[in-house]
Amino acid sequence: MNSSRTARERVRAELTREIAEIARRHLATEGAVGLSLRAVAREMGMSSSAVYRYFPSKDDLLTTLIIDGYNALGRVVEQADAGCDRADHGGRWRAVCHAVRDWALAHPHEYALLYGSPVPGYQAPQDTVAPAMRDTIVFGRIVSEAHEAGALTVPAGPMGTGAAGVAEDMARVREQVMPGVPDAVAVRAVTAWTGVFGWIGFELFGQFNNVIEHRAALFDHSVAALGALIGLPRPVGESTA
Amino acid sequence: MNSSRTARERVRAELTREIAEIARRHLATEGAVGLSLRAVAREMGMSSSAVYRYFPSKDDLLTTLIIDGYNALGRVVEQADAGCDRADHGGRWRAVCHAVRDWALAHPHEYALLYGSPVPGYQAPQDTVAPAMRDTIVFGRIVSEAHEAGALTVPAGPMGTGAAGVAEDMARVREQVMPGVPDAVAVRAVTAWTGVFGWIGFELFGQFNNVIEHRAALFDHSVAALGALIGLPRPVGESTA
DNA sequence: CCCCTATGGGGAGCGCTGCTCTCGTTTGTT
DNA sequence: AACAAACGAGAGCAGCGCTCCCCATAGGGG
Repeated sequence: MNSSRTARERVRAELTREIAEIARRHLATEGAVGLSLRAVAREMGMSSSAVYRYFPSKDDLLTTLIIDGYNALGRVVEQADAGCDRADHGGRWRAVCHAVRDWALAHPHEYALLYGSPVPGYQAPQDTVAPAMRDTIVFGRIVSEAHEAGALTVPAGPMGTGAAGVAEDMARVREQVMPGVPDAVAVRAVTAWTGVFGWIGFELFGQFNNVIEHRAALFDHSVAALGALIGLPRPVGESTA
Repeated sequence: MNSSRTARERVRAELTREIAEIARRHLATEGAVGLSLRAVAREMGMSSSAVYRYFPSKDDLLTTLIIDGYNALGRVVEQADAGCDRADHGGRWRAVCHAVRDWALAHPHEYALLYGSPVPGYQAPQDTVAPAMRDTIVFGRIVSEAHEAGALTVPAGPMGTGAAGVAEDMARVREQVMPGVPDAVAVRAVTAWTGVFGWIGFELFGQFNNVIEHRAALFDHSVAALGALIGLPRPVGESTA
């Protein structure tokens, strides 16, 4: 009977989900390397070896957590973008940046797992690349639509990409996340995007300690500056910050 | 006698240095969490417990490696800056950025130890903060001198720092690394600086994989764009990249 | 000069980890 | 009812950080 076979599979799916959930809780408190399969097993009330029926290795468990993390971050970024006026490209950029930062502050260990130093010995499988692009896709769409709408203040003069390799890379960027955008804008978009994550990394990993304390306010300014770098319109009534 | 007492202390210092050196080699191949005191002891030909006479814990060993790492990075950054014409502030900025990236690519695990996600449970002692500032000080001096020389194209209009907290933070930045620089420039300098590290982090930690392959060339463009964000002069004969 | 104490070694051991193997039980299928 | 696949538990292996204890020895004080 189908329902009985499903019953077995359903309890399996449920246990798999429960293990991942407990693991995610441990990850939030202990970090990726502190995550212990045995501790998860204890909390599940099962033997440590039994957990290996569900996740063949700690790396597989980490992969699940990574994918979930990318999806969670992607979702909040998508929602942040969706909550904005579609024509307000500058506002969407700011909303997306703040969504990333807020999520990172709320889930520091998970963020570190996604954007921090990779766990040694861990090789990210192909399943992670699609979720990993969710936030970037949102960002790319903003730039793309801003460009299409003519809302982008493209800096004067041609870009002079120089090496042909950059053009190749930008073609890939265009194809995957930022259709229709010229090279010069795409380069700056990549710069701005990495800049946001660099900023958040500095904040999260302690580089700002004892120097920059009013992070939210400074983040606003950095996001505005990086947005201006892409050519996105500034918030109304703001001077050149 | 003094020399005999010194003899004992000298062999101790030598052994301490040797342990740290082997540990740094292991760090380069295995990463920080993969670094094993027992493995270092084996390679030293001594028992694992004996190593604890020199480093009371793995964290202390890591602290040494972190300090050494900051100093090594700081040195190459200082040398890169020193190799430039002092008046060519844009060139100095580019040289410093490339020095950071080159060192990071040459010592990825060490870089991750400095600027990646912190090792869980590890609390950086106060001894690390001074070495950690060496590269930032070089960067700040460039901006400071460029501003002093009037070489900085400060963006039109006041800045509108808004929150007073940002002004506080910028005062601290000014005092520690960037004397004489106005808030608007300091904010952009922080943005650019974190942007460089964000870029390098993306490259090093795999975020660019399968998308951006011609990293050196794109890094040039990003550095130029971030330099322009601060107002540093562009390389002669380059268009607005 | 001789003793004696601090210093630096080695070995054993504790509790933890990821992971494997085996063995018995349960569950769903034919 | 028989059988195979799935599942759980326990023991065990090798590794880890770290501690404790014991011993040799080197250096300094009487």
